[in-house]
Amino acid sequence: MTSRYNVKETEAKWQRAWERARAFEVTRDPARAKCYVLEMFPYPSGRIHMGHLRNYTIGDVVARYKRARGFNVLHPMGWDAFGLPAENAAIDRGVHPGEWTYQNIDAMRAQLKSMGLSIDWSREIATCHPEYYRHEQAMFLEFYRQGLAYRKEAWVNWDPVDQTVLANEQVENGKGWRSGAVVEQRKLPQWMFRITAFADDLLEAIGDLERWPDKVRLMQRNWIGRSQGARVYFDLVGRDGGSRDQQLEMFSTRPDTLFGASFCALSPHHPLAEQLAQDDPELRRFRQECEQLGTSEEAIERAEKRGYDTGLRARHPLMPEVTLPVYVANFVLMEYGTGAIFGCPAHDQRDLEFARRYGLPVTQVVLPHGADAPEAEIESAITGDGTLVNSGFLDGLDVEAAKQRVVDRLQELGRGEGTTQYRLRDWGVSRQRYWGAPIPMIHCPACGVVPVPDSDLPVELPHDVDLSKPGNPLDRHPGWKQVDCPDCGAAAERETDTFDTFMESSWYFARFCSPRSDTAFERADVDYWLPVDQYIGGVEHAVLHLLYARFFTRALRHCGYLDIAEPFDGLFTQGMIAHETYKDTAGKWLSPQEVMRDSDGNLVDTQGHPVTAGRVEKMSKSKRNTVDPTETIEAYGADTARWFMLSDSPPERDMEWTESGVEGAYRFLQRLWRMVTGALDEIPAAGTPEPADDALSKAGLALRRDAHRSVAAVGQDIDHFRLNRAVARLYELANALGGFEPATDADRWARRESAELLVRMVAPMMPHVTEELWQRLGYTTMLVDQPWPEADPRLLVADTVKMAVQVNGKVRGTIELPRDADEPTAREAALGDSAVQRALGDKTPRKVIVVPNKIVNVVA
RNA sequence: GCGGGCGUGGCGGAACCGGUAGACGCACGGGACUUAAAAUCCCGGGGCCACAGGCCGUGGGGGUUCGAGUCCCCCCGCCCGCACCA
Repeated sequence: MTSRYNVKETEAKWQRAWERARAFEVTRDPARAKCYVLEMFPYPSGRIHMGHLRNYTIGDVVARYKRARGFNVLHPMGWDAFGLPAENAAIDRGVHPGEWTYQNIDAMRAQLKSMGLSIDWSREIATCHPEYYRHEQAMFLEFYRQGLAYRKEAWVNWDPVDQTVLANEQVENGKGWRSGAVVEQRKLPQWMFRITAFADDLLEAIGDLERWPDKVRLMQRNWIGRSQGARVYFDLVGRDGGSRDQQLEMFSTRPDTLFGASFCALSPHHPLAEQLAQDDPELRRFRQECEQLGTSEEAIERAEKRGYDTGLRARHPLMPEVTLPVYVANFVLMEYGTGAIFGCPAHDQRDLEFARRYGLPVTQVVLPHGADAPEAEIESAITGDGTLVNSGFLDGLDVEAAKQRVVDRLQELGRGEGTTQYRLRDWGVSRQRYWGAPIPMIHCPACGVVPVPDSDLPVELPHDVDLSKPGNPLDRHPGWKQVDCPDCGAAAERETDTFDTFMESSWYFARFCSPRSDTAFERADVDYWLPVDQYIGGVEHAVLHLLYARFFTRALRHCGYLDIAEPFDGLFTQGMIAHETYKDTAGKWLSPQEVMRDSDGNLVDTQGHPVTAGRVEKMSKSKRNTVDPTETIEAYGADTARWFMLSDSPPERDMEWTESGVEGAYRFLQRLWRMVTGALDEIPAAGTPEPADDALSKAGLALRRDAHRSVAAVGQDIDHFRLNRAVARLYELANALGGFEPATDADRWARRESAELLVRMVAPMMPHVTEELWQRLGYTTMLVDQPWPEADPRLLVADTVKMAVQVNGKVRGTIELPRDADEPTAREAALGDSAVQRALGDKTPRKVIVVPNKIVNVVA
């Protein structure tokens, strides 16, 4: 008898059962192999979105599968709970950021639980809790003692809307990554982390991150941006021709082209440019122009290479008789190298454009391999390898050797040195916000900066704050910052900045190992659980979060907290969710909820007005094409939402969310239910021994082969994140099972076996319905405690194979042969095939190529 | 501009190391069941043609090979990342 499958009741039933059995709570067990599966933890915005649904579905499939594979699986969940939206909510609605956050956590926890995730909820953490951030404060103090944290008066990116400092990495196209406001430059005292101390290690170790996507590894490499080059010292010559007794330090990655240099250029921010501008109004104006250019990529892209001739000249370090003009130029960055360059127009496109504009000489000093003479007119810069010419003692060398030789000579002369340059800059962690972890420092008028003693941690946030004004609420708080200096006892003030929220996410994976410990984490726990075996999240964190976490882990190791350098052994980055977009006749975006089909199948809005469907775009609030996953779960259940999430697209690619796709997933859920429950009356009892092979009908044997081949394939697919293919194989098995007509008792046994295998393999994806079916199949232990099925190797190979036969590379027929039939047999069968003979006509075969078990190609 | 990736039916996508292109799903068409609809089940869909057969087909053009979606060269289009990085 089949009874209707009640989605809601069943999903709630098994979620309760897993919870009661504490099925997913784990403890450290050195006798067992561990597997730490972690998805990037969410910011508690109050509602889960499709990105969460995808992220946690993928992670849950991996976690449940690894569990079935016998691993001791740690799969925790927590909340990245500090951050600006809480303050915005406080401003907009008058709610305290803490209350708002904890309410959101409660709401989102319930939503995540409705997904049926195999989470160890006993390890839940929220980073805004003092028991979390107190350890972070302690780490900061240790970093400070170790010289990894320091304070620096620095130019910072100031976000005028959020009234906060942004890390260089948080500025996108000159705008704040969160507010979108145009970023200004300001000088502020900042707490910094010396991430550059690990630049080389962070770069080198990328090579060992074999289970990371190449794309992310490349992005990190580019971000760190190591380049080999040289610093070259030029003496300045004044406008009057006399020595200025001043040196200019130039950085170049192409010191080999030094003899081709025809000008020098300073960044508008270069100290000398600043100094010269003081009594040169025209230069002041030029520098202002450069500021207006902005930092946006587009502006820079379009900008012409322009400069201002300072009238000063610089003496060539290897040709003392030659002096070069010194410009201030809009394309030279103060942040990279020394903020000053020498320009070699023949071998750098930017320098070439600059030289053309200002009529500067272009001297070719590298002759490409194969060329016999320098070009009369250089059309575009020659950047490839070649042989040095016009370069004195470098002539005849190739580029690499010339670099080495010129650096050696400069070093001998005291006019330069080889250096390694990084694009990466130190991480500023100060934020002028309330809803973050307080930086545990005290400013004493007498003693200067004094760390808060460890025994006084945590430095807790005050509850009563006024967020209605811009700026830093902690600074304005009436009493919070007043404190006695720990050293001299005099009246002092607390640091009122709080930490960048990337701090919390830089070590939360370690806290999950010992979530209730009095210390940050127990050594034995992290030694067992870390590193994270599989980390899963959005590619938007490819640089910032992942690089900071890698740095932080190294810093923790440096301070003796733990023993590993890399926090994430395997990384998987999922694609985004897209949806069709809709507009009404007025061109206004409509949400999918406001769009339906009329009786003629046309798209209309709720009033029946016509609607046009636009491109499929990534879900975004601005295009109003978002779908709330809780509505899908409410209507169809978590199993359906999960199954559809996995079924159509490879997880690393963007996927389109469609209502019809959801319905298709729901149909499969119902079909699976009917298929298994409908067979219960006819199949033998659970535990009936396997029948002899010859008792099976041909179809029965074929079904068993299908099922066992699926077992082998699905496991491999999940191992390689080919989840859409795993789903396709499960559909195939379901189709085979659905079309199977048992003829014998042995066949009925095979039917049970295939149904069981199907249920067990679908389980990581649709855990609720499979758990219920498992019970109905007659088992009393929960499916979550079952091991992953093993394929019977005997059933993986067929006795006969179908082989295609080609004539001159075109398929003309197929033949069926015993597996591993020898070449003469295959040749004979192929030539004897009537379709092949017809295709051959009166031509005689000249050659027959046989690829065993695959194909025969007759060449005629 | 540089770096990376991707182009396969109406759509999402399969196709391992070069070996029967289009698995599986969605959408669509036909049939069965039904008073009817929904649901379900069965069947069918790359294009073209002189249709028991054949020709063409994986963005375009060339090449290597017995054989190319897959390898090589050139071109076109789209997407992502970034650094005017000297």
